[in-house]
Amino acid sequence: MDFVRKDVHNSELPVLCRSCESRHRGICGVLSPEQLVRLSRHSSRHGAGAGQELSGESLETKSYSNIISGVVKLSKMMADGRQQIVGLQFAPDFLGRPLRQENGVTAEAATDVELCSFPKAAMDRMIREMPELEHKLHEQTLNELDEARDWMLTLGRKTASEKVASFLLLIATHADPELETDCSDFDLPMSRGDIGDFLGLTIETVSRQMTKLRKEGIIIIDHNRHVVVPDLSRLADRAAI
Amino acid sequence: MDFVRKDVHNSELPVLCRSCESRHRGICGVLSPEQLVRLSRHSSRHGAGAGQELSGESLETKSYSNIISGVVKLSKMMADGRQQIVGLQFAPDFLGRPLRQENGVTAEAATDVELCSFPKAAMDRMIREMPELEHKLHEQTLNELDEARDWMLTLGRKTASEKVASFLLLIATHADPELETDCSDFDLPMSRGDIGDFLGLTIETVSRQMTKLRKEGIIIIDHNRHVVVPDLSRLADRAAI
DNA sequence: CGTCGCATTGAAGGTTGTCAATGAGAGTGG
DNA sequence: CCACTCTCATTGACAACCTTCAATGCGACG
Repeated sequence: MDFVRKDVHNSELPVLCRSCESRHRGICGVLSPEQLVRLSRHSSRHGAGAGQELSGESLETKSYSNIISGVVKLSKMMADGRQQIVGLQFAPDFLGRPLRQENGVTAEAATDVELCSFPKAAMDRMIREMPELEHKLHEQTLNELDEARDWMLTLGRKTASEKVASFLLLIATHADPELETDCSDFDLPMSRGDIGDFLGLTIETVSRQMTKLRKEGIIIIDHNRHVVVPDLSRLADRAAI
Repeated sequence: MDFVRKDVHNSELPVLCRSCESRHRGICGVLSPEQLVRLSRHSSRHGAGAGQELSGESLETKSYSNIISGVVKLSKMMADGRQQIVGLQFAPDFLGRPLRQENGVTAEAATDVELCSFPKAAMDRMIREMPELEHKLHEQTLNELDEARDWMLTLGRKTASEKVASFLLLIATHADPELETDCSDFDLPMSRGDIGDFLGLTIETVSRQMTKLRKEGIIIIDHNRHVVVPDLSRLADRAAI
């Protein structure tokens, strides 16, 4: 998969990077063409199936990744098995944590994902050399913090019905980031069980609230995973935004 | 309050900084003595009473602060008045958010607090000049993210009883950071109402769970605010850590 | 002593969780 | 092609937990 042109001119981008979102909105945006070439020499694209664990023993201990496509869920688990999803990451988010070890969080592919991974050591070195890179990581961390705090309000103070509506709205806005229309249409990146773990609810409650929203005409559900929202503002009302 | 020796030698620390925790564990730890002197020329110590709002219109728009003593609560509010506390900050945390505007979070003094404030502009300039400063801020942001995610697990998956125990444990560990003994003894930094807003519970539920813990001998309560924990491990069991 | 703010306690009701049964869809093998 | 199974989602009945509403208690302060 290490498909980078070897004869690339310094001022040219590696082929893989040209159409990559991370180059625009992600971490790689702060790298110069030469740096990109240098990093891409060690980087490799690869996929991971839904459900596959991305941190822990397997991947992340030795490498970091950009998410090229798909959704990654970050979760925490209690000793007795209770679980809470504490974050969702979408392309072009950076996966992994330089400078600091993970705090009991497990990363798992929620959908099939495509990753672009680089060895930990090379990345760590670049971060130490380039303050802009740390700045970019800091920005992502601030985003994650804002999202976590928004979700704390949802977890602590919203009803089950509002929680489910908030979740659907979150996915809708991430599916079409620059959405202008007031309708939306997307696939849920995870099962009812995962949604429950994200919202602090049981599967059954999630299911009941989804059917309630469906019967009220706020959403249309196809094949369990596909959702159509004819009027996003009505959904936003239910989310108590 | 601007009590800094004017004739200070470059290699000496400003008097105010000498005994300040921020110099050791906080933001100021990455500053050289000269930089400390430069910053301290514009900084001022001042207090704020419990309940006073620290961001919004008053303070933080024009300045950042280090918390010298006391506890600051960060909260989010919904349109209908429901409220969730999304973070607690203790000395020597940095208050304010360079590089990024706050995301609908209000900072309020939970207890009486003592702050050391600097003008936004001077701080922003130093951050741009000193990557170590941004690194330090990044570290604090990572800490806050870890805390937020820990709390998401508490909010989403713990019972009322476990929530209250978790809260008491949180305060106990922050009261004596380097605690070796298995007992602890502290003042709660906030009212039952605030605790409820932190835990996603009502005042009444908080109160009932506190009395339950009291009747079981896990905590002793004096004057509503003072708590003694004879055996922290028993409390930790209740927190389901 | 009366009032005010905060905390506790009690009773009743609602929301959500638990347990159990059923349904829907995908893949498998006869 | 049609059972068969497996997984995931839905639905129902009931119980538990937490909230709501209301009353009482307690300490501080005038």
